[in-house]
Amino acid sequence: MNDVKLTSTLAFRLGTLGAIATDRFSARLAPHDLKPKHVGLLSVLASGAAASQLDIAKLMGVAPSLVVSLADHLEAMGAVRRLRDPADRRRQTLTLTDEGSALLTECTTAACELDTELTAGLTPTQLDALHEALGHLAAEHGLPA
Amino acid sequence: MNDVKLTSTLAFRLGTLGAIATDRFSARLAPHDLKPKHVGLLSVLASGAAASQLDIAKLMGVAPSLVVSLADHLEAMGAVRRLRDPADRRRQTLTLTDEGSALLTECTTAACELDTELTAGLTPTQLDALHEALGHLAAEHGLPA
DNA sequence: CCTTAATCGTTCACTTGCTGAATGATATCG
DNA sequence: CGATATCATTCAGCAAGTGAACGATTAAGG
Repeated sequence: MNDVKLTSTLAFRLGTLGAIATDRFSARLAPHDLKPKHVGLLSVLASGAAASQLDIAKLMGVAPSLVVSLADHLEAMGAVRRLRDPADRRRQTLTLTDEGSALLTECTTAACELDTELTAGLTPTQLDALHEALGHLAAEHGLPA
Repeated sequence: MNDVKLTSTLAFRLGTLGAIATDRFSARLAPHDLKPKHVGLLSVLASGAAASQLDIAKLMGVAPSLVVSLADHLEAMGAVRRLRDPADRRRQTLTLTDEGSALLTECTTAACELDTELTAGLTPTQLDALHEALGHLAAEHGLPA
């Protein structure tokens, strides 16, 4: 009756292809001494959508303690500055340094290169459709544009 | 110049959406006391593409030692049988029990339900396009059909 | 004011998922 | 027969992330 295969399921394919994508992205990030979450944090800062570490944690869907270690690393390499909010001195506001935003654009172009590599076998029409569908899904699940 | 955002990158979106998908799939599998990789193993067995644990490990892109623990768990719950290959008694051939294949179809329908839930906001055209594009990508990167 | 409760960042112990190096059993080749 | 390779298994350990404390700060109530 229902001979649909697990492997042809969207959920399963999204999962495995997503793992492949982040693996390869990690590999490209390795020379910069960064992991995908570091770059995600830089991207949040660049978007200006969050200031305090707690806000960032919520936006990234991650524990606040993880933001601490990500920020530690980024600060140590000079990509990010930590500033106590003078209005509320509990808050730690993170800002991109010039070096940090340069790093972000490097990593973004790396992601673009990876995109063309991953989708080399797709027709332009398929590629457009994929972009549109994933964009829709991302928006629908509360991910940043 | 290049104001493309990291978050609109295919690699990044595939990664985050893939993580969301496997998270939700895990949640649906939890009542069955299974993880995605367990179901992946069941699916490999059902496809008949592999017999020995080493073959399975290669197909799944995973360390042989992981297959051991996955098979341990599946065997303990009666979903899988371990049989020494009489022709080569080093080999452990895994076979699905009736209970195992029943479990697989349950998990597959769970994945299908999740699919419709995840893609509720897509038009039928977009959904078709997504299926086609992901199918292409999966084939291209050596994943089972 | 002064106490009590909430909030933010940080640390740390711990869980989870996975790998890679031994080990033992079996098979193959010279 | 002896040397070597192969398969499954075990085990120690790594990487990523969480959650429960804790200190510092702020806000709220009397």
